[in-house]
Amino acid sequence: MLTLPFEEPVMMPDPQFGANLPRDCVAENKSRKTDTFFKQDKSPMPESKQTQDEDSEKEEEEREEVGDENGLPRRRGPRKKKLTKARADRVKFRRQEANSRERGRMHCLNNALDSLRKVVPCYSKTQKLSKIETLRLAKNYIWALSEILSAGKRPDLLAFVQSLCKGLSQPTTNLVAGCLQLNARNFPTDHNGEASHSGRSPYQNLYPPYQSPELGTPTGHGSGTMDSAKPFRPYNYCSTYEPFYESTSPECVSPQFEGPLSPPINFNGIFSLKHEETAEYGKNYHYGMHYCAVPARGSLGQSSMFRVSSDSHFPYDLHLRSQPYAMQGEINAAFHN
DNA sequence: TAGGCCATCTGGTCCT
DNA sequence: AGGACCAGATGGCCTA
Repeated sequence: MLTLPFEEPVMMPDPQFGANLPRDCVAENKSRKTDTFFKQDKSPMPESKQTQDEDSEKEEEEREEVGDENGLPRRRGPRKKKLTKARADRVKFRRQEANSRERGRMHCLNNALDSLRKVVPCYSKTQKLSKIETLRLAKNYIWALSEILSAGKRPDLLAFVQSLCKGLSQPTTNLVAGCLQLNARNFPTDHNGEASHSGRSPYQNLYPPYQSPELGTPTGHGSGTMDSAKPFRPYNYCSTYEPFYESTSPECVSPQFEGPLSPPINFNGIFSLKHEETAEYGKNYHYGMHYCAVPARGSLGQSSMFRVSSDSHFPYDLHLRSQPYAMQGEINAAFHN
C-alpha cells in the first residue's frame, strides 16, 4: 500500500497536531477537545507577548465599539478587524487545528474504507484496492447479493462474478480474477465479452474479465490477467468449482478476523446475515466468498461456519426466513435509483 | 515521463 | 465562534 499507518510519525508534517490520533478515531475526534489557543504548551509566542497583544486587541475592539478619541461614532457596517499579530497567530493556530481535524477525519474515512476492503470479495494486505475501486466493488457486491436474495436460488456463478466486476477497471478486474484464482485464458468469450456457454455448464467455464462500457472491449483472452495478478486472499472453494481454479498462492492468506465489521456472508448458496457469536467465530472466520459444493449439505456443515436448514430447499440460512422478502424489491429499487 | 493514487493543506459553506 | 464537511490545489510516490 502506498500509505503508511496513521501512527507513523514520519507521515505527520506537524506532529504536534494529531500525530497520536488513534485509528479508532471517531470517538476520539469527538472527545479530543482542543486546548485553547494560549494554553497550548507549544504556544506560538511567549506568554507576556500574548497578553500584550490580547490587550491591544481588546483596546482596539473597544475603540470600535465606542468610537474614537474625538467622540466620533464608530464606522458603520461590518467591522473590519485589523489583523493584529495576535489575531494572525490565532488564525494560524486555528488553521493548524482545522488541518489536524481534517487529517483525522480523512483517516477515519480511510479506516472505514479499510474495513470495507476487508469485506468485499478481494482483499489483500499487501496490495489494496484503490478507494474508488473499493467502493465500486462493494456496490457490485451488495447488488449481486441482493440479486441472489431476490432470486431465491443458487446463483449463477458466471453472472455473479460478472456482476462483481461491473464497472471496475481492467486492472481491478484482473485482481478480482486473481483473487478468485480464475484462469481467464481458458475462458471463452464472444465478441461482446460475454462468456460463451455453448455446450458447457457455466461452471465449466472460467470467467472473462468484465469490461465496462466505458472501458471498451478487452483485447484478447486473459490479457494480463492471471499472469499479472498479484497474490490475493482466495475465496474458499469446494469441490464443485475446484477444477476451474488454479492452485492457491501461498501468499493468498485470509486476513485475521479483526472484529465484527459487517455481516459475514458465505456465498455458496448458504449464507448468514447474522453473526455467530461463538468463540470459534472470531478465530476461524475469514472474510470473502466461499464457493462450495452445494449438494453435500453435511459436508458444508463441516467446512462452513454457517448453518443450513436441513428441511428447507431455500438455499439460504435460516436467519433469512424472518426477513421480509418484499424488502428485497425495495432494496433493488433503491439500488437502481 | 506521464498518469494514477494518495495525503495534506486550504478556503468556502453550512450547521449548531 | 467553532466544528464538520466538501472540493480544489499541490506535491510525493509508484508503475507502466
